[in-house]
Amino acid sequence: MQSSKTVRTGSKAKPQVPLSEQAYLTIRESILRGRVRPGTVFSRRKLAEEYGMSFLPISEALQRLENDGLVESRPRAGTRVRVPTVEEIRGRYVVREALEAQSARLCCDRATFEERLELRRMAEQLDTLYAHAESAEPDFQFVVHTHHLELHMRIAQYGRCKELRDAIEKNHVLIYNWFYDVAAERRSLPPHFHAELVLQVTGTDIRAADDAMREHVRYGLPFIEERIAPSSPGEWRLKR
Amino acid sequence: MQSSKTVRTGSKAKPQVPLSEQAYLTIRESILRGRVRPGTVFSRRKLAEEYGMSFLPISEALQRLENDGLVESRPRAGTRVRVPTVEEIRGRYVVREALEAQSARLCCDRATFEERLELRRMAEQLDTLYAHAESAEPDFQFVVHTHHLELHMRIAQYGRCKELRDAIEKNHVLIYNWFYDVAAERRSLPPHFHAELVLQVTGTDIRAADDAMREHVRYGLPFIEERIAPSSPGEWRLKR
DNA sequence: GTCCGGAAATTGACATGACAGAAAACAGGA
DNA sequence: TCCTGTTTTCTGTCATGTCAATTTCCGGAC
Repeated sequence: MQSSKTVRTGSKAKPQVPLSEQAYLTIRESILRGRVRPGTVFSRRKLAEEYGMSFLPISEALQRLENDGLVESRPRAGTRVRVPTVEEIRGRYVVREALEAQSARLCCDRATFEERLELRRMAEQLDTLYAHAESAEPDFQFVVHTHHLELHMRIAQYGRCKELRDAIEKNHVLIYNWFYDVAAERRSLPPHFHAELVLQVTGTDIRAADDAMREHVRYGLPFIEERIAPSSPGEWRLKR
Repeated sequence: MQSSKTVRTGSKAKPQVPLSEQAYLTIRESILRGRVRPGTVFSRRKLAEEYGMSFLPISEALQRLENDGLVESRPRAGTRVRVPTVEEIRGRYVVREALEAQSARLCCDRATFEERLELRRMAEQLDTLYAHAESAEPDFQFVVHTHHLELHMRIAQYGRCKELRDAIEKNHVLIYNWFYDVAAERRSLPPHFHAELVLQVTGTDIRAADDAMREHVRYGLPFIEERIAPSSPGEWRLKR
């Protein structure tokens, strides 16, 4: 059932992406897109059969996902999509606040004039997007969220520290995942919410940039908290 | 050196630590202790034979180490201990500054009275250790460094945020590793260096705690930088 | 009804071995 | 001596299959 993929030996161009990488990206995508809800149990053999590969690359992919914090597994009991506790989400936000505040400092210190202009433009565009986001269309929400993420990553990029940028991105993945789970509806934001943030980030006062980013990050937490609370701690129950 | 570990079937208590975990911890320890220098190439089969196991758990261990940033591997070319660039070390210090400054904030805000007393006691003890550290005995240096690490982790612990603590610890591993590589000799520190840090961290002004920790972290960077500069960028032999 | 204990099914951990790609050693021609 | 193409010897990737541990299922005792 798998032999049909035995590599194109005749072809010249072979990026030759490992099967485990394919599995990792695919599974990760399905989690991040919300196609599999937190608590869903993965069967490595089923996944292997489904993807047409042995369950060894599947295992490697799940292990990487576990390291990312997206799934959790117990030695011989199963692997499931991670369901976070409220405390953990708070913790992630604490880490995020630390990283993004640092990002704001660096950006405030190092960004070029053109980059600052672009950030302001992006912020304004994002604010107008939010202003028209009352129609809670899922696709539209996804677009808005993507823009939001991009603004933050752009700030990190203009800080010119790759390691910080990577750390922020990795941390975002988790928050993004959980956020998606409860983001069916969207709250409205104060007008010029991001514009004022960027105003500080592109300003001259590094501490003001730090403070503004901290406030910005903290603003979103209560919304997530109250929406995720009803979700039970999640016991280990395998469905049949 | 390996076969004696074929599981204690007779015993009742079975922590049953997986082989991959054993390999991970062992290899990681040997890297962190500096027994294998940066740039050393690992042979999975050799390691497997050496540890008396198949190279599958070895592969899993190396993959985890790669995720930790301690080793790097290329698809079918080999796995070696990571040799960092100066820029990367700077980047790690940027991340560390962000995390530890947040840790200082939380500790300043949340630590109990007794915990603050203990931190001050630890800091004074550490300062006296540094004061007598002119004898650059390796073991003694190791002890000093261990105490230093413990102080930082204690501050993180008293901040009462598990996720932040874990992030700091993970980030420390890398810096610690590289530090060890060049830590044959030790520079002297200003008197009461840590005591004054802790004084701010256990004080009443959160921003002062933040600033003090940032300064503290930044203090150590130049020393590492100039010591690691001569080390070549470490060519991995980028393919044609 | 609930509780409990053993059987069956399913899980992850691991061994073994085959295979293709990359690097290093090597041979030959300028 | 310096390329250049070949071969040998690594490397990591992956398939297949076994095993022990865990969970679930199910029937009997209360």
